[in-house]
Amino acid sequence: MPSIQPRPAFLLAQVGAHAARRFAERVAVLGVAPSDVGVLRMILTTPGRSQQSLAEELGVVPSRVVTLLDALEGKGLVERRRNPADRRNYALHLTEEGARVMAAVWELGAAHEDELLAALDAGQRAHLTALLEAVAVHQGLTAGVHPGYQGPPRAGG
Amino acid sequence: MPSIQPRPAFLLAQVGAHAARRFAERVAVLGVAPSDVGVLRMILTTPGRSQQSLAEELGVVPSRVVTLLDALEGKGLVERRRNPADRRNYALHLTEEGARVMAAVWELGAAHEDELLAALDAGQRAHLTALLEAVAVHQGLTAGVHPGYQGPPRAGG
DNA sequence: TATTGTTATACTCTATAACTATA
DNA sequence: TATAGTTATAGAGTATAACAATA
Repeated sequence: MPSIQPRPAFLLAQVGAHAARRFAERVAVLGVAPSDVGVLRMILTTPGRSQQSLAEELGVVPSRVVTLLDALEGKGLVERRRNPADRRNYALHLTEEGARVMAAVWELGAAHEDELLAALDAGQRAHLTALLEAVAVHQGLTAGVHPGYQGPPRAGG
Repeated sequence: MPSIQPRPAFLLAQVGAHAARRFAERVAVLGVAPSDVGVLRMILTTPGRSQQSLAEELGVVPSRVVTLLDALEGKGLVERRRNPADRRNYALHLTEEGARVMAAVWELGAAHEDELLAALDAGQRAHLTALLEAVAVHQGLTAGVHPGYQGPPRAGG
């Protein structure tokens, strides 16, 4: 009896993937990918942090952080500052341009949310948020970290 | 003023990606990927359909369907039957084994949903489903088709 | 010897374009 | 000439493992 009725788990994956895709399209006009936004946000939140700490929180391998940061540094959005006390690691900081981009992302995020949830009124949005938050907490998801950093799984039935 | 407060759009993407990942882990024990499940489900729903029609509904290029089906045929889950009337196209059908795998996916799906929504009671689940369905309909999402088939966008902030 | 970051390499996923066979 | 499907190829994205510099 395979179904056509909406299964909440599938709807969640479907709508979530759609949200991620639309967000990617929006931030693309700023010249960044969603993965870049995640990294920029973490550096904005905790300036001076190391690449290792980023890798751990994102749940990716350190070499991937190198690639991510090479691109962001190349675009002039992030700075790697040598730590004089321990010259093995870098202290990561946003440049002014990086901060500007994050402000723009903030604007786009609001528009994105409005478009995505256009079908719901304010009360319904609040209710949805509360339900999703309960699920996220119960599932042990790290606030602000998208599991998309962690590899393969894509399309789904 | 970049936030830490839960943004519903981000929560949706985050929880959705988590759901997709957990589902992928579960069906992996059956030897299939989520993308395979989507294809199998479409063939189960409309037996005899062509590869072209699959490509269109999934929003992917026909050559990708070839790859997907080669794997499923290799595992003995799908059969390509020549259409005597028009020998250019195939009529796709599940094998008995393919039908068995889909039945097993069905079981796993129920367990998956229970685990994913463990934080919510029955009423809350129904409410969440209704809200998500409203969003999905308004966003023009095709019932049962995961946007993950359509390419790049991954991690996100 | 341990840690931070980098490079070299390989693997997976997916699309593009050229191709075959039918029609 | 048009359509269904296939193959060959290339490009992203990501991980593994070996490596360099510093501690």
